[in-house]
Amino acid sequence: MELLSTQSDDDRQPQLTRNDWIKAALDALIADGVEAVQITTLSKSLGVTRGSFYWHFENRNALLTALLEEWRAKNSDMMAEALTKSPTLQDGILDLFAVWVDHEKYDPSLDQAVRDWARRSGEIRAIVEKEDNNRVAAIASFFERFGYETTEAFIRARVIYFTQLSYYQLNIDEPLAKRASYLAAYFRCFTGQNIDDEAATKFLHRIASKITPPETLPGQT
Amino acid sequence: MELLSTQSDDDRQPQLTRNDWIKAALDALIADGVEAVQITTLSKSLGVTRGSFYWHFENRNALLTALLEEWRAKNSDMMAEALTKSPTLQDGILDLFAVWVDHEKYDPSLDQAVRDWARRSGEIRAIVEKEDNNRVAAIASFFERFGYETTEAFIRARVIYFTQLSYYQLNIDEPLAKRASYLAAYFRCFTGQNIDDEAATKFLHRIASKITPPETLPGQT
DNA sequence: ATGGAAACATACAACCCTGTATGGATCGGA
DNA sequence: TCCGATCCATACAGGGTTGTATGTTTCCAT
Repeated sequence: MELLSTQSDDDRQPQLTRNDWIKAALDALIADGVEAVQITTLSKSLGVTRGSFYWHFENRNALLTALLEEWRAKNSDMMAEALTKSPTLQDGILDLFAVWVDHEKYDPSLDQAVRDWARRSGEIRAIVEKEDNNRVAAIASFFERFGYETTEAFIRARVIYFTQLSYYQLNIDEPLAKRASYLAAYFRCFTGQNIDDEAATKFLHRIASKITPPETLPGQT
Repeated sequence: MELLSTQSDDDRQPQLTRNDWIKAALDALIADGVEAVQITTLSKSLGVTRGSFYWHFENRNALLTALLEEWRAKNSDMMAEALTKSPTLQDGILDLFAVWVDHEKYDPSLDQAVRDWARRSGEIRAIVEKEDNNRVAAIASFFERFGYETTEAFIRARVIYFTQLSYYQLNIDEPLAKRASYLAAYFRCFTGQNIDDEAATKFLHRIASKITPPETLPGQT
């Protein structure tokens, strides 16, 4: 199934597509949460009236389910894929870090918004929970592949994934230099082993180009 | 400053106090988030009209700031206190676990609700961020006290605290037996050391009485 | 060019939530 | 007893959001 294929951000296109609405809704979801996904607000930001929306969608719920589908298509199985083809433990962990840093393959803000949404909807919560279990299981089986005992692999997978989740939840954004100084400690804590110095510097150089600029957060009381 | 001192859940009391409103608002905040803290809803659940609310509070914002004050008075400095008086590393970590298990000293659902609230309010976010930094710093200085190097202590503090945050965020609730089987792995991952078997069983016996029953979550689309 | 569907505008009804203004009931103290 | 403060009910205004019903325009195909 196709993802968003917005032709351009040019406001000159007189006709809106269904995906234009979804794209605007995703922005609103990420920026201000589900309750900010309002037809009135979106129509204003798109420069049309609400009549347009009700031509493309049946109602607001149809838009929300479309948003969830976008999330599934975008943020699923990314980590599992990165882990299966890594030859060594060190490479796998670093590949995992790379996925979390490269926000083109994995969108943490969308992930966070959906997880936030899940706290208010039982259906969404069940879906997210399943996805989380899959991710942890993928990391756990990776650890097992390199000799870690079953429960130890599972716990280490949890710790590394949970830490990353909170990292996003608290919206921590540190400069690369600081992250670099933390790398060895993170690696030791997560794996129980020491990282190779050469591999560490190589990794840092590899991700240096993919660091995202600090995003400004919304917020008003 | 006084906390909630609701005299009883007896619906027979004809007069409501300010704390009755705060208590109901806290329940709503924990169950369904900030936007569920509505004067209309609360007044219905309390069996009065909205006129009562506007006698006790100036407006909705006054109630929200009161909620934040409740959180600060309840969930602050709990972990730091537990850590400073622990003689050994092992005791300190286990004491920390105990605090997180004992939901009378530390209310994770309230903590989670406030942190959820913070994602939509800049002011709240700043306050929560400060509190989070304090907690991590407390754990980090604890690790330093037992010989861990500065950044390693900081990262281990982050990992242990972040893991716990996600644990609450994902609302994981496992039976005690399962938790018990994870304890050694958690401890090794967090500290890099092996836990003493005797201390582990003693700890499990100690917290067995303080396990909270699984809470049912709300949620409708 | 013209009929018709696609895409959007307009207008209206219904609901929900906040805030305010004001009236009514209850209770203790002088 | 009666007066005033406390506590709550009633009523209304205002703003915001979702749907729906119905025009109006644009554009393509025949």
